[in-house]
Amino acid sequence: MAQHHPQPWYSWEPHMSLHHHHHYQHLYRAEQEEGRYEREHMFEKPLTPSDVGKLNRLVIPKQHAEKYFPLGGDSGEKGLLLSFEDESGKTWQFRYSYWNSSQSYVLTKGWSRFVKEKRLDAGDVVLFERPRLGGDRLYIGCRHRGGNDSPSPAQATTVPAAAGPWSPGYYAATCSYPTSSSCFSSAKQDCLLHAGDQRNGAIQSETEAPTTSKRLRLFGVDLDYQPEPRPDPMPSISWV
Amino acid sequence: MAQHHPQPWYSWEPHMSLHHHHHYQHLYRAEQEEGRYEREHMFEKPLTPSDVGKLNRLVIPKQHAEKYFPLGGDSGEKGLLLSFEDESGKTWQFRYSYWNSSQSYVLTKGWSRFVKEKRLDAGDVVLFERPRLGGDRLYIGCRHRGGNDSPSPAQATTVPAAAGPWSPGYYAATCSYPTSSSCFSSAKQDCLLHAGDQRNGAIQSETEAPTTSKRLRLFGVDLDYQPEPRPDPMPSISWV
DNA sequence: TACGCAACCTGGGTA
DNA sequence: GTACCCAGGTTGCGT
Repeated sequence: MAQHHPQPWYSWEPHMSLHHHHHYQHLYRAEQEEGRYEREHMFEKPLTPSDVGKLNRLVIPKQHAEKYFPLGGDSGEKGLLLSFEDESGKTWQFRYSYWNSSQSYVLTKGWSRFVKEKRLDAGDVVLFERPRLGGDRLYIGCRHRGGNDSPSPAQATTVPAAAGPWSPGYYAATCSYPTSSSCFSSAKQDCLLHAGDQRNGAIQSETEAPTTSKRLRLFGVDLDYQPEPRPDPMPSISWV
Repeated sequence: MAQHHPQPWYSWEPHMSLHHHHHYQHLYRAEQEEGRYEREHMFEKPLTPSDVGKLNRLVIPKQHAEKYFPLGGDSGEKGLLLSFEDESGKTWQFRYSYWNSSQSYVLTKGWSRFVKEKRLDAGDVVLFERPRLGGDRLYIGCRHRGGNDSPSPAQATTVPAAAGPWSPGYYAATCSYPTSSSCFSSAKQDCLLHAGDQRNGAIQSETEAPTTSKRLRLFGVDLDYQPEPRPDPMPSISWV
């Protein structure tokens, strides 16, 4: 289950060096107190242009979707409503469903509002977490590419390309985790999310990652890519 | 109730000047005989590109829908089947329902066939009438923009823009009523249409037009716009 | 397979 | 600012 980094190296552990300078510091403190490190990283996804564009949907890579958000029985029909909370304590509800046409899992309703409020751009990263010891709360966060966190009113340091060149190299650069950014917090999931009872056989076989995958697929947007030995949270490694 | 033009100026009263030259004349005659001027204009809508496009649905502006086609109780669930008849005596059935998602009233099933057969284009106008003295017959008609009526096999005088620039100005121009066109007749409504028992309170207040409305709203697409004193049917006024 | 159709969603405009 | 329309989209089912 664990993304084979039980203690995710990019980390939500508060790095003072990252957070002491902005107003979210107290939030991270509070989180430490009330349940320290109880969150487990599920997965994250570097956002594609489509994810932040007019399609108003986030494609969730199949292996993650089936592992963490299995759609069972009746929920397979209409999908479910998933609730997450972000760093500010705000609750975000997304409709989560499977699209037969594209054979993919997506977050639809609600997603565009998240993109807008967080000022997400292609290359930014969304993260999903849950309580380490079970429980049904879900957490969502994001990291702006370039790591130059600024949840300020001004345009969130969107990096050079506002009219973004979504070139291969650009995307790859994007997938480095240079500096963490802002968004994250604790959440409450108020809707069902049965872990068992999958929709079809294919899921079962996906439930445990078959390979010690290094998946890449660059433009096919997969980017699982666990760079094997990552001794310590030293997030400013970038690879091209 | 009356759109405050009991005798609609654009008129279904047979104007020989408009109709004497084509083969629908006898129909208009017949209508005169069997119940002269007994039809009451309900409303009309200039068609948007979506109304005639692949979406296969006609959005009925809310105030008209709730006034003339209230969806009550059980009919609110699945909508109703409305039957209209056109100028040729042909009966058209449409599924009429309310879409929660967009909070709008729509004609769905059957609509695309009407569009196709009448060769409707964006900018053309559909009209809805009913018997003036009550009764449950409904009538549907249309007017081609440019007024150059031609229910001929050839492309119905679609005016300049076939690959239509649906620009504001274009749309506005469209809403002038230059010359009436072809389609209209008497119909039989074979399905329930309870005039009472509205879906919500808002309807009641709409029942009588509050203002001596000259509604315009140009791009908001309303165009109720009865140009007050219209002494005689002189339909070739166009305003931009 | 392709299309009609039911239901859903969102942005932009408006009031 | 906020709430509401509605034009223009989407998915997915059925035929």
